[in-house]
Amino acid sequence: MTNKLNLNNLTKSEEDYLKALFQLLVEDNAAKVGNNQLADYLKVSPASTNNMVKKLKAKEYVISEKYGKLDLTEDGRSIAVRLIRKHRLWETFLCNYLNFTWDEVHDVAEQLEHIKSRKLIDELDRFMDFPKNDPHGELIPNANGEYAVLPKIMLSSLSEGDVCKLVAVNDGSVNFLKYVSEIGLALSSEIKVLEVREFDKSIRIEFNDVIETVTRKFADNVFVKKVV
Amino acid sequence: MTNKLNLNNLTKSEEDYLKALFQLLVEDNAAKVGNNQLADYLKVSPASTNNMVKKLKAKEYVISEKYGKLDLTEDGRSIAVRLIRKHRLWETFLCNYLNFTWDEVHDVAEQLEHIKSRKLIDELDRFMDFPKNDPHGELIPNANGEYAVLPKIMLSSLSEGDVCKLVAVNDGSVNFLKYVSEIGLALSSEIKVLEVREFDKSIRIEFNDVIETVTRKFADNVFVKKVV
DNA sequence: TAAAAAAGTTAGTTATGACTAACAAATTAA
DNA sequence: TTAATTTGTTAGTCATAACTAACTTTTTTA
Repeated sequence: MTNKLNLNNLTKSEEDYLKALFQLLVEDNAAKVGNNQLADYLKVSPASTNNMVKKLKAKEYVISEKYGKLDLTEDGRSIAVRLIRKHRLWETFLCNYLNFTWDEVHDVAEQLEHIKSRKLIDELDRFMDFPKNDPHGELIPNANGEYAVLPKIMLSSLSEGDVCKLVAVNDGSVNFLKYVSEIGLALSSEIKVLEVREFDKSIRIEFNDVIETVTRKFADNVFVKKVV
Repeated sequence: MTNKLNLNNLTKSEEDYLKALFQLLVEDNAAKVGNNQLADYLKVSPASTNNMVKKLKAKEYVISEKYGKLDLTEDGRSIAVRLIRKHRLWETFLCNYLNFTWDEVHDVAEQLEHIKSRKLIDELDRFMDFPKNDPHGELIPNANGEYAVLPKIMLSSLSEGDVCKLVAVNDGSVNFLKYVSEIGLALSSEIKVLEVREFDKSIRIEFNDVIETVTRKFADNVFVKKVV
């Protein structure tokens, strides 16, 4: 690891691109990530992405060949993990200490993750007694930048009779998060798959003595660990 | 107050200029503030300031006539007070919960004060049980934007025999703040002026059974309330 | 009050990071 | 295997916000 990392004189935009690329590569486990895919994810034009990728290649955070797929260097990966650590610690703080709900934390954490202060984030971590998971269930990288991906599968991949535990939810949509809490689902809820309807792939589930029918789209955003 | 305030779609730079102008006008109690003075304070060129003042006039946050002095509108003032509220609440949080020292908080608070979330700052205020003063002694504006200036005089303005209480310190210099805590001065310390030396205006003071000689420059940055 | 100094303004340049439009390369489908 | 589509690149534009250099107005002082 070079000492370039400690200077960390990156702009907010540069950080956003590195984090986005990391999430496509690692979180979504994509075999390859292209320029336009990254542009899509960040909701900017392919031209903007192309431009930024050039800059990040020059700074040795990104690797790619002309017309080829994108990848991160060790340094690039390290910066992305730190951003994810900051994001998840702030989300945890907002939920556990400042009365924020699941669906309110994301936008504010997007801002807070760009605050530059090593001491701030490590002290925040200590203050909360080194939490392992963020409010959506995702694992929080530690101060050494050790990153683990939560073992999880989509609720939609289960079959009738399966029993599972809710381990995480996709935090990409405010409406989805609101819906999850409204029907009473929470992290660690035990869910039983009663029926998978072939017609529209909707799923009938039971949890906390409640029976609900959810759509395929909903079940794609709920991550579980199989119990039975 | 217009509803323009609630949109608050100002850039970091625009906010910095408004806050700086407010501090020159109100905190330093300047009779008039000019373009170059504001440039000096923000450590940017007069041309940059001139440019930004034009923009802020167009947005109706600043008032001034060509070649004339600068002033803030009600809206401009309101935005500045909110920034000061945010800055001081974050400083308080960093010192009281995250083990930051006096001299470490300023730079991080400069970043945090630009985070845009009404809920974040009001919940932080509640979490700390609505503190009245920041770690440097300054008053924290409340959620309604009510701003009070701490009644304070410079230690350097006192005479031999005067007794006073430390109410605030100027937070502009890290070295100054380090020095203050090193010699053992803290908020509410009772200070007795033993001698004012005509030659170099240095002052001999006594506090907590310690006797120290401090320079005029030092005493200009220490704010007190007279007791005797 | 005229000259000097200080304060304020304007014009033109630079860097960042968006954008569109046009074009080139790679992939997919007919 | 050619044609169509998707993907990636380049060139040129725009806004923000900094800068220097040159110039104008105002204020100070000799």
